[in-house]
This record gives sequence, structure tokens and C-alpha cells, in this order.
Amino acid sequence: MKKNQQTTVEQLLAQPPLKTIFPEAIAKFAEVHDFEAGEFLNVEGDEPAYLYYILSGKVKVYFTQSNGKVALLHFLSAHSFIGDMELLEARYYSKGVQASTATRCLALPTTYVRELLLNDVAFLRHLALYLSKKIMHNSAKMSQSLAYPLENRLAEFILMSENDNIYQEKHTEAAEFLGVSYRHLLHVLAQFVARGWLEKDGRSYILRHKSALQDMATSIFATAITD
Amino acid sequence: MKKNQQTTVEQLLAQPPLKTIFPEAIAKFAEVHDFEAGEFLNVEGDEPAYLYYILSGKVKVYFTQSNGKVALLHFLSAHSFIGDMELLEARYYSKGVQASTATRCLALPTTYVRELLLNDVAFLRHLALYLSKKIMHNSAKMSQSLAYPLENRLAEFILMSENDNIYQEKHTEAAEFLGVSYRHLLHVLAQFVARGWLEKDGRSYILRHKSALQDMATSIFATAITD
DNA sequence: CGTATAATAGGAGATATCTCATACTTTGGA
DNA sequence: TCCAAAGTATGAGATATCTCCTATTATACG
Repeated sequence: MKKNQQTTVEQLLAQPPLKTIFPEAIAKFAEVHDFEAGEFLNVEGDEPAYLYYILSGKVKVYFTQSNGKVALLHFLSAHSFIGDMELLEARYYSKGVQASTATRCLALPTTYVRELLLNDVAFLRHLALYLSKKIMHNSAKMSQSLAYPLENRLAEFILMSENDNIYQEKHTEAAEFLGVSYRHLLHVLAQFVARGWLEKDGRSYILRHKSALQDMATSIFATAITD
Repeated sequence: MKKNQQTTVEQLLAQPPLKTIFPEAIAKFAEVHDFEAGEFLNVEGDEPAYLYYILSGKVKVYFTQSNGKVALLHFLSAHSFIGDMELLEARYYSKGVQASTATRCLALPTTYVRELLLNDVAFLRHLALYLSKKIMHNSAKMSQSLAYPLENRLAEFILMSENDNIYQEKHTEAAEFLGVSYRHLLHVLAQFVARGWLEKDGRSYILRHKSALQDMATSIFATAITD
């Protein structure tokens, strides 16, 4: 992680959307943190030192299941909070958060801003709204994706985790995230290659026909609108 | 709906958990509403007149998909809010809410309490915490249930929607909720009957072997803990 | 450097689930 | 009162997905 000194935090905070979310009083504690792809923003179980608000980039959230296996929970991107639950409830068990691409965050040291934020109605309203939208989004997505075969969900997952047209998630992880067997994931992946949508390059895949993948992925939502 | 006059609202509000959630100032607007099974607490699309907090009972939340079909979204029970999103964001499109069993709610007329609640840090904190817990719960449930065949999810659904040991959801609705075909739902339901867990009684089913259903349902979570 | 463990890879048969077809019954209006 | 639409039921064949098995690389670690 690198503390970014160039971007003046004041400048960011003075403009929407940050201006409408955070109270002015946090300005003196605010920092901008830059993470490289692969870097950890938080180690699972640690009490997070910062409340992050993602400015750009993409992160993956992990947690360790009771069987000891680490599972990918979801992706977060710009305008998402990291550490919001821990801010609300100190005893909360934090998740592992890893940058998927280069990521820039607004970073607020919890020790200093907790009291401030938990007493700011504008911030709390925004947070509640953010959370409720997330719930809507989740439940809509879930009920829909349940109905589609892996083909569709995998296409979406590839597009979501791809970086510069290269897909290189671990298959074990992807299989678990998508709720299918490792075997079947490989099967469908092989189909994508056979159709010329992906090209295998060592242990990663090059996206050769992005629009086909997009069609396959968005059909999940398209039907919801069209049908 | 029947406005309940017996239970003094003041009494309820003076005790936890209500005492810690709502500011005292709402007391003069608060009512207790009783709904019978099947009654609607809110009609989809209507701007809800009340923010409800469920005291007891169980409700179903519906919404109409773009294809015109009405789909069951989820169940809510004690300690859940109804109309929270609409409170936060007025333009929000409300969902249909129907009592599944007899249900008692604390009812707060939005016109009077909106300003009050949206400026109360204790309430907003509670709401944010409630929402974030719901997110955790949802995503844990989702990633897990994805992995299990209909057998397990159906057992859970039956227990969730059963009333006095009688299950009588419409199969069309259940199938959509569970994300499986109508055909397959009937198939698995028939298996449950064959195993003696359910007994068909006209168009409803009697729960004959609840513990078996519970085993089947909780295996979803049990493995998460044991494995 | 060598070995244990995780990840990758693919074959084969078993299940779960879907689609399509068809028929009967209930229910809500015109 | 009667019809159209929705719900219920069931059969049969097609797919999607799983489980089990077996090899072959990577990767971590003493």
C-alpha cells in the first residue's frame, strides 16, 4: 500500500459524491491509499484500522469457512465501503479483502472517525441507503442467477474478474464461488475455448470474443427485462 | 387490519428492544396493527403509509417481474422492518407484502415520523446494522444453498412457510422462489410423500415427520459448521 | 533438494433438473 | 352460468451437473 500524497484529499472531499457522504470534520484524518493488484487491504480476522471507500479499482472479499477452506464471497468496486460492518459493530469478525486490480481508496482511520461518523445523520443515511440497495441488488441477482445454467454465470464471472482481457482466477476458487463442481467448471470452460471465446495460455485464459461472453452473461438480465 | 387498542404502545416502546431502536418522540404517532393471515400490509407500487416493525408473525414479500409474473422474494419475521427502503428513499418502488400468518406490527405513519427517524442517530445506526446483518445472512445462505439439491432447499422452504404443520403454498410460486422447474418441484414433493415425511391432503400437505425435514434442511447449515 | 499438498486436467457413469407434451381441475370474472 | 386463465398432475427424453477415479504439474516447506 502506498499513501498517495499527490491527490489532495481536501479536493476529493470537497466534490460530490464524497462531499455528500462524509462530514467535513473527517477531512483532517482522511488519506488516499493506493493498492496494487494482489495486495491485501485487510487480513481476515484483523480489526481493520481503516474504513475504506473505494474510489477506483476492484477488490475481492474472502472468508474462511468452518472447514478451513477459503472462499470468495463477492467483488466490490467504486463507491463501495470496506469495513462498514466493523465500524457499526466492533465485535464483528472481519473478512479478508484483496485488491483484484490496482485500487484507490479513501481511507479513514477508524479510531479517529468512528465517533464522528456514527453520529452523523447524513453519513448514516447514506450508509443505510447503500446497504439497502445492495440487498436489492443481491436478491434480484440471486433469484435470477439461480435459474440459469453455469454457462451464463461463468460468462459473467469471467467478465467480472477479467483484467486486461486476461482471466486467471484459480479454478478451485471459481468453482466454489459459482457453486458448481470443479469438474463441471472445467467442462464449460473447455466449451468456451472450443467456441473460440477464450484461448488458453498456460494457466490463464485470453478473452478472444468478449461480446459473445457479454451476450451469454447479460442474457441473465436481458430476459428479466424482455420476457 | 385491526388497530390494536389493548396493548398500550407506550408500554411496548418503553421496553427493549423497541426502547433502544426508536426515539421517544415517535410515541405519540405509534400504533399497533394486527393482520390476519393472507391480508396485505402493502400493495405493490403503493407508497407505504407506515413504516412497520414486525413484533410477531411472518410476512411474504412479493414483486412483479418485468414479464408480469408475480414472484415471492423472501420472508420476514419478528424484528424485521417493512418500508425501510421507502423511508430512506421516497422514490423507491415498494413491494407487495402479505401476512403469511397472523402478524402484529408496530406501525409508524411515515408522514409524521420520517423527519424524526432520519435525524435520529440511534435509529439510523440500528437500521444500518440490521441491513448489514441481513446482507451477511443473505450471502452466506445464498452461497451455501447454491451447493445443495432441491431436496434440502425445499425442506427448508416447507418449514419456513408451514403453518400449524400444514404446508399450502402454490407450487407455481414455490417453484419460482426455489429457482427450479414446476415439474421437478412436484417430483421431489412426491418423494417426500413417498418417504412419509408429508401427507397429501387435498391441495395442501400435512407435515408428518418434521424432524426428518429439519435434518434435510439443516444439513445445509450443519455441514457448513461440521465439515 | 525432495516430498507433501494443492491445483490442473480429463474420462465415465450416476443424478438432478429441464423441456415439452398432455390432461384434468379450480377459480375469477364477463 | 360459462369460459378463459391459472393451477395441478404426470410421463418421457434431453441436458446439466455431480461423484468418483486417475494422472500430471505447481507450490510450499523442512
